[in-house]
Amino acid sequence: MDGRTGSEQDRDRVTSGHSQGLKLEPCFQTDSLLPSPSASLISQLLSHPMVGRSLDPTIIFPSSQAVALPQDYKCGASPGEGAQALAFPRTRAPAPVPCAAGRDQLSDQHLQDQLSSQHLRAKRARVESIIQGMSLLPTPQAFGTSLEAAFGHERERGGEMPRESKRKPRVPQQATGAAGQAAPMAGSPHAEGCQQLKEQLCFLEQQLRRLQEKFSQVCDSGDTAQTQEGAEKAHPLPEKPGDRPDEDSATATSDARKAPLWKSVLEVRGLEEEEDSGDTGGLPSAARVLSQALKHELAGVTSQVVDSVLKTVWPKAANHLLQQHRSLPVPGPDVRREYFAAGKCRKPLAKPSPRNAPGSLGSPQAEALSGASGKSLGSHAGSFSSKGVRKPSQVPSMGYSLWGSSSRGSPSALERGPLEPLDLHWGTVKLRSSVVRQQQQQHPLPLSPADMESLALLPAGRDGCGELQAAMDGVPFTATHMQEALTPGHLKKAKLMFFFTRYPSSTLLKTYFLDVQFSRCITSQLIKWFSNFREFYYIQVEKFARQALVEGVVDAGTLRVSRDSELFRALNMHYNKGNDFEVPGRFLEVASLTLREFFSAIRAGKDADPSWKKPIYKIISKLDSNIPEGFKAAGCSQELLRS
DNA sequence: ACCGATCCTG
DNA sequence: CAGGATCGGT
Repeated sequence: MDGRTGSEQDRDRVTSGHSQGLKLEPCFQTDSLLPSPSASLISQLLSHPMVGRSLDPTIIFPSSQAVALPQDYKCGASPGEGAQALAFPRTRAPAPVPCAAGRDQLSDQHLQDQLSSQHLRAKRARVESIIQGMSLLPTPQAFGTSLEAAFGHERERGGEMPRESKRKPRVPQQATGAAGQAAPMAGSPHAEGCQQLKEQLCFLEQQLRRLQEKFSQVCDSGDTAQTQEGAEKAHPLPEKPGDRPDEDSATATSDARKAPLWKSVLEVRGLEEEEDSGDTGGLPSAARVLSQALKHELAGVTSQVVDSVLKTVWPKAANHLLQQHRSLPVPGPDVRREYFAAGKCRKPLAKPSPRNAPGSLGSPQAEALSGASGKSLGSHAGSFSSKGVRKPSQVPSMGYSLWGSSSRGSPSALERGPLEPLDLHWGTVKLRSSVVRQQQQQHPLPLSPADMESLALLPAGRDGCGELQAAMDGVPFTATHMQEALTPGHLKKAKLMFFFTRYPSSTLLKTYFLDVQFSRCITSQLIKWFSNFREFYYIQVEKFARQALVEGVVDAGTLRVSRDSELFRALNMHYNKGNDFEVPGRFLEVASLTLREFFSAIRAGKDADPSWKKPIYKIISKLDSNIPEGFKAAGCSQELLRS
């Protein structure tokens, strides 16, 4: 491949890659975020036809009446969204498992026949069908997926945007739309939204109660029916509880035939002995447990909903609450809309950086150099806690320590290295500062890949409750925390990323700017940034190469960019103003090599050739290294601004 | 013709 | 750093 490899690949993916990149977006792997194995219960409830029917998406919409049809629902920005939202019913289940439906019919007949043995059977069938009705979950994350699909949730509302703006690459109107979208959120529809969500919850509760009633009715009249069930199940295959992938949805559905949901519920809760133990005790206790489980879960979900609504409606207040009530870290949405441009995508950059911490500018280089060598991991912890305190008014911050400097030889093992896991609650981390910087030297931060991952997982302004957040996304005028424009924070982040990659593909950029609504404009702006970065970079290197030549350097091999070299100073000043980032050693290597290449080329007189730099570009373009996952972390763009 | 990267300019 | 022109590749 030539030097344009990156762009070549990119070109292939630009069209499809948009969604693809975002598909990787971890935020919606809700299952991992759900606290307990019983989490599926509510999902099952919601999937139940009865419940589902009353769960109209329009309830949440701040239109008018709760159960009103979405006709008066006006989608502020994207009609497609609205259309999808209306598509909600399509996910409604076409009735549970076939056999369950069959049984249901059968049971009705038999109930009327009043034949005792069949009677019992029938009741059992009913119980099963009820529960199975609740259970019909195609996927483990039924709740999330169904709701997501239901509300036409999609990450990129600009799905068609690139195409749209293709016509006018120059003066894209996205920003205008963005402003229009963001502005109205100041209104009161949120109160309404809250109210209606509340109503929805009440409704849910009612449905749940009805279900429980129905359930216990059936149970009461025929609790002995369980006998047979128990026997039946005991017989065929005395499978060990262990060797089966229990709550797995796949097995759950396929097993549904012989193992009704409540059994798996019991298993999950480790209560199956109770069921096996007695003929008489079986169902009632199952009912109790189920009931408790449902209640418990409902309570949990309720609070989650409240949290998420509150957070969306009232980010600041929610922040505090969330921090008080949960251990689950939720980054403050910190929705700064002031950067939304009225006309052009570059507007946001008009006003550079607000506050710069004066302190950190001290004597960066000296600092970076002297204190550099390896320090114990223990002191990391120390610095974490000491710096962990933040003013209440501050939103939670991402630590600068997120990214360790990768380097030394093994680019492949860059941030995959054996990092000591540190029991560190990221929400409390606010690392800026020389202390950390020094400790970072030579040592990637003690965050395990898992930690990184979880950091990256934390969505900007979206909490773990992806389903409901998804629902919220359907609400017009809701603050979606996707930035429709690049902010100074993004610029800073991009600059830091330059230390790792000089030639990022647009796909890569999309991967690392997850909080940005990518459009053609945004993409090209980012690309342009990196182009500018490169320009500056090469100019500087060339300058120093010539200087070295003038100074009589003979051996290109002796040229080396170190942290105290002037070249480094210039580059660092440009990309890492404030010096709050530890420049990866790898970058120094790349810079050194670039310098040598320029030096050699110039010395060889190649600079007579108008395109003499191209071979060098080609070489350098292959030296990109992986960017630490920490850069994907939500809120890091904003956070970088504070430094 | 289109696209991306670079060059040049402000 | 952005806009526009230009170059080179498909």
